[in-house]
Amino acid sequence: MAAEPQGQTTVSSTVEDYLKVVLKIEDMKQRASTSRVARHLDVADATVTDMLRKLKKAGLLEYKPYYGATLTRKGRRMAVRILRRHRLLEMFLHQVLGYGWEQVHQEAERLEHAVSDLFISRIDALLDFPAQDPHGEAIPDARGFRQVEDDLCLAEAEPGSYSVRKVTNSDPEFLAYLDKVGLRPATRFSLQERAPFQGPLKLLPESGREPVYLGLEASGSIFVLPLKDRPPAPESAPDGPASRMAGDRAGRGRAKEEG
Amino acid sequence: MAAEPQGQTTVSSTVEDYLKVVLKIEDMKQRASTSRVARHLDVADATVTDMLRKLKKAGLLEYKPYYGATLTRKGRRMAVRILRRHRLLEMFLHQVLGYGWEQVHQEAERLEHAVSDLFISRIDALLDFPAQDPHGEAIPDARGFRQVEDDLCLAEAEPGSYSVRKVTNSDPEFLAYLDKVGLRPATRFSLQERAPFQGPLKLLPESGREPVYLGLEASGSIFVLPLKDRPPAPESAPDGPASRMAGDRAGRGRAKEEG
DNA sequence: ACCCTTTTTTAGATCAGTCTAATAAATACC
DNA sequence: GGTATTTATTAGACTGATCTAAAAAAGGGT
Repeated sequence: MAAEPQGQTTVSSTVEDYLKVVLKIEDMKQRASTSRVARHLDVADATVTDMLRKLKKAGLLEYKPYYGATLTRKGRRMAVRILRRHRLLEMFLHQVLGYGWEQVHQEAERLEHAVSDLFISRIDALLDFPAQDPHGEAIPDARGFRQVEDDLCLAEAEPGSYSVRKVTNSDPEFLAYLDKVGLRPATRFSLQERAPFQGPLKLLPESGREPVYLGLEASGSIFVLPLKDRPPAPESAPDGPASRMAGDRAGRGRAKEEG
Repeated sequence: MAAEPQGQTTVSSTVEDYLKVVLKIEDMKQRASTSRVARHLDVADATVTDMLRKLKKAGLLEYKPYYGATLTRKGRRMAVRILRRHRLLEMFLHQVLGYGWEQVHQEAERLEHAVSDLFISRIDALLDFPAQDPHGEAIPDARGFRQVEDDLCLAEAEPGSYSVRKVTNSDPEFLAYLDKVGLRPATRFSLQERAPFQGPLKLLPESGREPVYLGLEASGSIFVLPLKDRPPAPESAPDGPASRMAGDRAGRGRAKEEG
């Protein structure tokens, strides 16, 4: 367990999970408090207190007792690396092994800690350097740059025409449902109305003719892009599971370095 | 940590490694003694004593103090399952991700504990249900049947014509060397002479014109099939117990169930 | 047989990651 | 602003996998 001279520190997969969660929480603009981290990882609060202290000592994050954690440059670099692995693996499982988008998360969750850098670079090339994973989430590039997308949460959207950009929820049941009603990344739909008092949203995917009703909670994990052109109706090229996202390639947003 | 009602018991990846090693030793017709297991796993003898007792308690093997371990049906089933995963993964890495045969072992060693059954069945289908891995070792089928090959160790072979059936050594240096001199599964070569007193073997691969000299130790991990046709040297075909057809490939040998 | 060497087991300790229960700090509420 | 509630931390313990050093059993040779 010698600390490497400089560069790559190697950490346990448990530590990788903690870093990943702190990054996720920071990305949601929340404070990475003990209890929040504990909830994400499904461990006891006390366990997190201990671990955060250890990670601080390892220089991977700042930790203020009774406040929470903030990734250091080094910690962030490692967290983004795992994020990249996770999302590349998801894409690989989807495109090459035919996994459904509701199946990829769980498998990637284990593989991200087990595969080598070689494996990652090989699947990256095999997939022709994808920019998004099957849920529409941006895949950080090999240098740790992340595409910053300016997208809109469906929970806050006004009635109008949109396309699905990403779905930030890994519950298989939920994803299978969205799939069934035809809401996948790049699908166009129109938000027809929002029921008052936190009521459900009524939307009409371009594919299905049936309207879909979504609770506010559910709509909170769906992010969309407003469509300027073309009013709701017309059918256009749908897209198989194994091809590029239709409406939008990266394009939007600028790249931002981490670490 | 509840024991499953029946069927699939889940064990740690450490336990999987112990079972794998015991199987390997048994396959070599050796006694799975504490020290032998310890050497394979690179842990202290005392650690193995502890673990074997634990595995006995779990019903995965028999363990007689001061003697060693023997897999039970259940333990053998699990060990063969890992073996299958390992070899399928090696083939996948080689065929799909372009790994060299000297690179596959190390990666598979980690992945075999991490991938799901779904992953395994998907790559199995993708590779069209391969019967051997990149080293020529038989891949057990999904039900745990293993092809029993009757092949001959090069260390015991008489001068004559052979084809390489498998190489049971995972040292990357060694494999890279064999690759360089053109000795891979299915390559034909002629064993020209054996130097006396445990001296090196002189062989001539069909590809290269340069003769290759191999120590006895190295030749112990190369298994071959005698070729009946084409007497390249004055020596005539000794027609050993393995009177198998030429270009090898599977098919030979009978299937034997485990567990 | 007996002693000596090798192999194996026992004893006791460590480390990472986790838990529960008890205590302490921060925050929120009239 | 003082008390109640929530959130965090400390304390103490456990599990799985490992180690080293010491004791015990097996085995070999003359």
